[in-house]
Order: sequence, then structure tokens, then C-alpha cells
Amino acid sequence: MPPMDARKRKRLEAAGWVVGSTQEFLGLSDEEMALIDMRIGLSLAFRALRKRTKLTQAALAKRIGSSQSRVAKMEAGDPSVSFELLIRGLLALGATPRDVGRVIARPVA
Amino acid sequence: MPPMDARKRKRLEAAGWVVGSTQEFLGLSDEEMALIDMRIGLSLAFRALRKRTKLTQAALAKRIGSSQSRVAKMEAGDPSVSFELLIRGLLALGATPRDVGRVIARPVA
DNA sequence: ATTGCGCATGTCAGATATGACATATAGCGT
DNA sequence: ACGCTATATGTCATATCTGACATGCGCAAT
Repeated sequence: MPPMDARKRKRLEAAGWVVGSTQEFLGLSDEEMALIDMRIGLSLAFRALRKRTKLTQAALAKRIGSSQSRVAKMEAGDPSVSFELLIRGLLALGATPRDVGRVIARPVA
Repeated sequence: MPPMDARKRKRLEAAGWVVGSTQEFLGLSDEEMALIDMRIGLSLAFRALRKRTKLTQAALAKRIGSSQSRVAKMEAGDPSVSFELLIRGLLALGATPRDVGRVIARPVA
């Protein structure tokens, strides 16, 4: 999962590292920030919904035809995970398009 | 742009072919339908916003570091275009995360 | 009828995402 | 301490996405 520079940033952020000041820390455009916020929001919503549904990562993975490790990456906001996969995951957990839209619309913090 | 089966469906739909009954026509799950609707919604919003901004596909492509042909595919709802690219495009045109969320939340028809 | 412009569609080499697998870590009951 | 279960992290072959390019189509102006 190597040197794609901005990789670990999201991990840190999702892990609680104040999303706000990260922008100047690395030189990110507003658009890139917005994208990262969306990704993080989707990740968090996904994890929350999975837990609410009382599914393990492995069980959910099986249900959506993926693997436990990928589910973990989805929840970690890993940039190797596409928006589409995150949205797929949410829908598979019963989220509606409205729900997904809400998550994307809301700036993360 | 070869035989990835469900390819032309979106073209037809985006071109006006009543999205509703397409579901039974091909055996699509609700979730897949929702995804397709989101993709179409993003495409349409993208095209609308570009036109409102009075940019040609080529000009916009240059601005976002892409190519005219890819912009055309974005607007065509082509499945070879990722959600992330569509969202990137919208943001580059000045759409806010709220705008994007709205588009995703709203079932296309 | 030819030129020019905007858009559509196809292809392809290189970039990125994916599921699967291996392995590591953390917590928890015994 | 030991097993056991859930989650995290890394790697890899394959699949999918990407920008670039070529080319086609329609349409307005000359």
C-alpha cells in the first residue's frame, strides 16, 4: 500500500486528527479537501451502519461479495477504496439514496 | 468501449428512455438501480452546470486536466466513469458538497 | 460544398481499484 | 498464558478507470 504520498493522511484524520488544519499542513485545494471529507464521511457512516446492524466485517464482506480486509479499508477511509464501493456498501446495509446524499452533503466537521 | 453488457443502458436512459421500467427489462437489483440513478443524476447535473458556465467540453477538460472525450463520457453517464471523477468535475465547476449531496439524494425521476 | 466548431464514440497503454490471501494486533473469556 | 474472534495492514494478480488520441456526426457560416 505504498508511496502514494497522501495515503496515510486519511487514516490519521479518520482516527481523529482534526480534519480542519490538515489542509494547510499539506497543500490541498478546497476541492481535494471536500473530496476527502466526503470519503471520511462515507467511511464513518458505513462503519456506524454496519455496527448498528450487528454485522462483523467478515459477515458484511460476504454479503456484498467482498473481503474482510476490503471492508476494513473502507472503514479506514483508505484512498484505495472508490466512492462507488463505499456507496454500494451503504446501500447494501439498507441506506437510502437520501441517506447517502446527506452524508456527502455534510462537511465532516 | 466493449462488451461490458450493461454499458449502453445508461446511454439510453440518459437520452430519455424512461428510467423506471428499465429495471425489470434487465434484472437489476434495487441497489444497482439506485447507483445508476445516482450516476445519471451526477451526469446531468455536470452537463447542466458546464453549460451554465458557458464552457465547451474541451475548455472544461483542460481546466480539470482531462480530455474532451472523457468529459463527453462523463455527461453520457458512461459506466467507465467513476463517481469520484463526476464529483470532482462538479466541484471544479463550483458545486458545493451540499449540491453534490442533493444530486445524489434525489432519485432521478 | 467546404471549413470550422462542438460533441460523440472507439481504442489503447498506463494508472488505480478490487477481491483474495497472509499475517498482525487487540480484546476477552478461560 | 492460551485460544478465539474481530479488526487492521500489506501484497498481489486481475479488473476497472483514465487521459490521450483518432475519427465520426451535425450544424452553422462562408
